[in-house]
Amino acid sequence: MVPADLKKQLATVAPSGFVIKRAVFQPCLELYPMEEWQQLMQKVSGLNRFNRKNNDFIRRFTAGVRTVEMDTAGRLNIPRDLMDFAGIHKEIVVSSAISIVEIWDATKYEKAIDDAANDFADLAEEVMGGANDDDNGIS
Amino acid sequence: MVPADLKKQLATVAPSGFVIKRAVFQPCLELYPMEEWQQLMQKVSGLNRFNRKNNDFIRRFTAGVRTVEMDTAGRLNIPRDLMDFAGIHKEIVVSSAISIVEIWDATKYEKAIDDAANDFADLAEEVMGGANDDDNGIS
DNA sequence: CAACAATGTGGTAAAAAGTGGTAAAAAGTG
DNA sequence: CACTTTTTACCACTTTTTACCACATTGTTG
Repeated sequence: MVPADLKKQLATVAPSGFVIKRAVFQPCLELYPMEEWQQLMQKVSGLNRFNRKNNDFIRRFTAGVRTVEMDTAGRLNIPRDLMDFAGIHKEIVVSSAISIVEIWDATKYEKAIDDAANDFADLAEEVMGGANDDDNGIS
Repeated sequence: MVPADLKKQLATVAPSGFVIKRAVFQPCLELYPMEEWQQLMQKVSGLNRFNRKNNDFIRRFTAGVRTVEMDTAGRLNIPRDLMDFAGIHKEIVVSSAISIVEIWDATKYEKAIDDAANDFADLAEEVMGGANDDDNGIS
């Protein structure tokens, strides 16, 4: 069941459905609005599959891809195997990042946040440092 | 038995049948919709067979090629020798990438994914690198 | 060739998962 | 506090998946 305020944010993109998949670096799920996903796939589809690296990349990146839709009551049905992958038991955390939504098991999320807090300073500097140069901040 | 989701996606191309074959880089199988396959063959047939490398490539690439069809119940019969090649025992993973479908033994798939995860960062940069130049892809 | 084994083909019934909905509890709001 | 919105917890029903079974076909072997 999608929280009410997120539901509002997604209202425009919801009708075309979503793609849900395993995240690459974390044990959580990523929800892409269909359009967002198709743009990504556009790029990926240009890759030459006879190049091994491309092949591996595509497989890794598209691991566990499923399409899902919100039902009339604003619920998303997350396939069981993805639930397992993300280790989701009862409580979940939904975290909206830029144009995609991350879905975590609550305890795993807390842990990930904790871990990240330690080197957040470094991270921030690395990621955002030099953002003043031009105009590419958070979009 | 083809998952319902995928079956829907393949509905248009299913009637013409498929080609299933050994993958080149990995111990898995690749399922090509017939049309897709014929386009590929078109390209391959353009190669000069008197060039030894081409010849070797063609032999290797077309190794274990079979045509298969979905039966009325939406099942695909995968020849035994290909099952053996892919080391398929019980659980399988079906991974749809662009225009072809990969078929894996479940445990082998997880391993391949894990391995790829290690150098995914490099992989992503190499494969998708430069995507930021234009309309910034993953933000 | 006959008999047997392995495989391909088609089907069915029960279990599991997905879908759609409702009513009551909980939370938010003026 | 009274009222609205959101969330939870169910229930009923449909679709999908699994696990079989029975038979046809092909290939092997004595």
